[in-house]
Parts: sequence; structure tokens; C-alpha cells
Amino acid sequence: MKLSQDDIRARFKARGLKVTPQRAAIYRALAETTSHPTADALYRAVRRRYPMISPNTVYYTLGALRDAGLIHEVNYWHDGARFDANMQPHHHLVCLGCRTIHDVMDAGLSRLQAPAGFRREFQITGHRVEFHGYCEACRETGPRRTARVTTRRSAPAARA
Amino acid sequence: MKLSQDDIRARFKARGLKVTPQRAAIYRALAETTSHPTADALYRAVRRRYPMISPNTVYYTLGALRDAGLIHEVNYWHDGARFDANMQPHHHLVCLGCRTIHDVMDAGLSRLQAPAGFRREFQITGHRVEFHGYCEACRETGPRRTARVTTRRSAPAARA
DNA sequence: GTCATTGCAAAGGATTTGCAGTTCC
DNA sequence: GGAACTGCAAATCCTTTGCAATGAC
Repeated sequence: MKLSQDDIRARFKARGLKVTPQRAAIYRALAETTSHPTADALYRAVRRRYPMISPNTVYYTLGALRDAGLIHEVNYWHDGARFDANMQPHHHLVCLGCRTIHDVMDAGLSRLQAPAGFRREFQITGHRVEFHGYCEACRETGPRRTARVTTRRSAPAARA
Repeated sequence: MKLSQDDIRARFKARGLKVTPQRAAIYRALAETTSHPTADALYRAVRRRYPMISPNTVYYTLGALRDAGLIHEVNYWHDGARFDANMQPHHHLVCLGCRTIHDVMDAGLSRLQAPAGFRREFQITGHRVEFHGYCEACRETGPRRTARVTTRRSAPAARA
């Protein structure tokens, strides 16, 4: 989506974000692609126009935009591959507070289909449903967020 | 799930995997938890019983178990946080070949509900559906796999 | 005996931190 | 003026690689 400088300015203001050239460039780059880039890819992209920009700024900014509700972090599970020996079809519920992952067995969810258009264009092999929410213990604490993007360091050690 | 040494042996054999103590320990640790641990968490867990085990072995073994179909890699998207400026409710289709992510707008998918039991126990804030498959270009090549676990290095640079 | 598997050591690379200087409001 | 933001440099830590030794079949 093409955005004017004023569009961006207005969106930032509406969320109480300071407007800086770097920040606008990062948001613009993300808004104009549908490729779901990583933070690093955005860093590289924006650096073409702002060679001085630092990784720090990109990571910090993405965290700020996310917390402001201007962008989505598509996958919270980027803290490393996660494994599961349960081979029955099932889905997951992730607590956004403590990041615990619960198994959801539900036959109905396993019968979902992608829209017809995609079924023609793609060979669909499966799907997965991920519910998000808060467990009882985390209900009051709200989302676990830092100013930065990732949660790797603060994720609880999985008990295996 | 509790597994006897023989169970494990049988499962490995059935898939043509060599049986080694380390390998069995890794699989056992994963089968006995529902916590969806990371590779690193499993490394730490198994190391308690096999202090000599190397990270290499754990990563290598997880890749082998996954390729053999004995375990699932729950989240392929562990190659870093990915972002999206599209704030309308939507879902995703991931090509398992080239890792491209496509947006799927479908109102029906957005109305899914978690099973009642979970709705009581959790405060559900949303959900996400992720379809997996192969785009036309990748249809013949099959899954992109290495012996190892991650795909970080080989993921295509997102165009932003 | 052969080949997959393992351990060790070291490299790689994305992400994070501290901090000082700068910019926006 | 003050708080938020930025850049720089360095550290961190998970993950990967090369290679030689080992062990399963």
C-alpha cells in the first residue's frame, strides 16, 4: 500500500509515536510489501536509503510500532524451533503471558479448508490453528512485551 | 507418554533409524513432555543424564527424527520475527518450498472458536490459521529439508 | 567393514545491551 | 527541557560447520 508522508505522520501521531525519518522509512517499507519480512530484512531494505541506520533502531522501532498496534508480529514463536512428539492431528493454544503452549484436540478444526482460489493454485498439505490468550495465572498481567522485538531471552525455559 | 526402551527401539527401527542411547534419550525426553521444548531446552534436559552429549548431536538428531516422521517441528517460522502492516483480520498460507507467506482473507476462518473447555479456562484473544503447501514453482521440489533443524540460513531473503 | 552418528572446537550470525549524543514535541 | 529516539560498539547466545573418532548394523 502506498502511503504519503502525511498518512504516516497522522498514523504515528494518532498512536502517540514520535515521527522520525528512520521510523517512517521502516513503516513505509513494511506497509509497501506483502512479503512478511524479518527485522533483519527490513534493516537491510531501509539501509539502502539510510545507510547510517543501526540495527538497534530497526529492532527498537518495530517493537514500538507493534506495541502501538500499527503492525503485527506474525510469528511469536521465533525463539527457536519447537518440537512435539504428539503425531495426532491437533492444534495449539498459546498463552501470551507465559508462552506456554497447550495442545487442542478438535476434529472440527482439522477439517478446515483453504479458500477455493488457493486450493487451485497451491498444493495444500495441511494447516494449523493457533489460539492466543491468557491462562488464569497470566490474565491480569497482560501481554509480555519489551520495547524490543524478540522475547527469546525472557521466554521461560521449556521443561522437557 | 511413558515409553519403554523397547517401544523406542521399535519405532526407530520401523523408520530405519539407528538406535543409540543419546538418540533414545532425546526422543524420550520429547515424548514425555507436552511443553513443546526448543532444541536448546532438550539439549539441556538430556545433558542432565548424558553430560557428554554435544549440541550437535541434539540438533542433528531432531532433524533426523523430524525427517523420519517421528516428531513434528511445531513452528517453521523460527527464523526470526516476521512483521506485517496489514491490520485487517487475515490468515496465512506458507509455501513449504520457498517459505513465501501469502495472505488469506476469509471471514469464515476468522469466526473460529476454541473448544468450550478452553474458552472457560483461558481468556482467548484471537487465533490464527496457517495453511501449508507448495506453490506451483515448488510443487515438484518437495519439502526443503536439511539434516539439521533450522532453515535460517537457507530461507530466502524477504523482499521489503 | 561401512556408513551414519557422535563429540569437540570453533565459526557464524541475528539480536540485544549500554551508553552517549541527538531529535522531536 | 525532557523524554524518546538514534547510532555505535561490543557482547550474547543459539545454531551450524568441519573433522576425526566411534559405534550400530
